[in-house]
Amino acid sequence: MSSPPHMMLENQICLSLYSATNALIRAYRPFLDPLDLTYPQYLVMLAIWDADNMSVTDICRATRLDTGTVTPLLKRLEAKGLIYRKRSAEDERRRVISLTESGELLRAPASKVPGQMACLNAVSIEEAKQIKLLAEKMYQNIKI
Amino acid sequence: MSSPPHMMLENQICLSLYSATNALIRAYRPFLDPLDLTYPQYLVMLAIWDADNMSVTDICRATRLDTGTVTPLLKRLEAKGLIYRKRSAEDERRRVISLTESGELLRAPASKVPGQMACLNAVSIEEAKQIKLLAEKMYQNIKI
DNA sequence: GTTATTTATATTGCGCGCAATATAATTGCC
DNA sequence: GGCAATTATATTGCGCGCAATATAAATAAC
Repeated sequence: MSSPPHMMLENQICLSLYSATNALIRAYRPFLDPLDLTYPQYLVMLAIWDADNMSVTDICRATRLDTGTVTPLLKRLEAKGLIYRKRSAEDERRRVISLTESGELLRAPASKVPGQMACLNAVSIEEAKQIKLLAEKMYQNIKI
Repeated sequence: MSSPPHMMLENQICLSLYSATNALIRAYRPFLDPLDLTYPQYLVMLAIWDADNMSVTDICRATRLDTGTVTPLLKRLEAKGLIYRKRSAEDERRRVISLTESGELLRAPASKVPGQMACLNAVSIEEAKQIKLLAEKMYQNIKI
C-alpha cells in the first residue's frame, strides 16, 4: 500500500529545517573544537560575553535553551574554568554567572568563528538574511 | 568589555534555525504522542511506509539520520511491535526492516499529522515553501 | 586461495532537548 | 506574623546526535 503525497519525506518542511540545522551545527565543530566548546556551549558563552553576571533564567531567555539543558551545561563550563556560579546576595535562589579570566580570554578567538563560518558560503548573504527572517517568524508564531 | 556585532546572539542565523526547528518538533509532540512516536521515529516510519523492506543504510539515507541514531531507534520501534528486523539472505550483513501489521495499522492515523500541523499556521504556505527551499539549499551546500 | 579492502551494521560514550518533579527562597495575603 | 502561591534553580530519566570504534560479511587483489 502506498502513502499519500503529504506523507512523503520529501514534503516534510521540518525535515529540511532539521537536517539543515544539524548540518550547520556540525559545520561549526571544526571551528569550535579548538576552543573546546560545543555549539550550545558557544551560544551560552556568547550570551555571557554580551552580558556578564546574568542569572540562569536570563541565559535561558537569551539563548532560548531550557533550564534542564542550561544548568548542567553551566556546570561543564564551570568545570572548564570559563565561568563561576555564585549565589545572589539579594535573592538566595538566584545564581549569578560570571566570566573568569580564562572565560574572558576565550572571547577573542571565539570572535573569529562567525567569519570562519561565513566562508562556507552555503547560501548567499541575501538568502541567509531571508532564512533567518523566516525562521524567526516561525519560532515566534509557534511559541505558546 | 563589549563584543563586536557579529558575536551578538541576535545575529546568529544558526540560533534562529536551531530554535525554530526545536519549536517545530515540540509542536509535533501533541499529535505524535497519541501515536507513541517521537519526531525522529515518525520520520523513520514515514520512510518505511513509503518503502518497505529497506536496509538500515537505506533508512539513514532517506531520513538523513545517522547509523548511531537509527540502529537503537529501530530497536525501540521493534520493541513497540511496529517493525521487525530480519537478516538478508543474500547478504548476511544487511538488516531488512519490515512493517508488522500494527505498523501498517498506524499509517492511517499518522497520515492525519501533516494536516494537523498545517493548522498551526506558523507561516504562510508561500513562506513555508521558501524556507524549505532555502533550508534544502543550505543542507546540500554544507554536505561534505 | 589467502590476504587486504570495503561495506553494513552495531556499540560506546558524552552532550543536549525536554517533560516531570523536587527543593528552597521569596512574595503576597489575611 | 503565618501560610499559600510564586519564582529560581536543580534533578531525573529517556531519546536523540554523532564521533569513534568494533565486528563481521562480502569483495578485490595478488
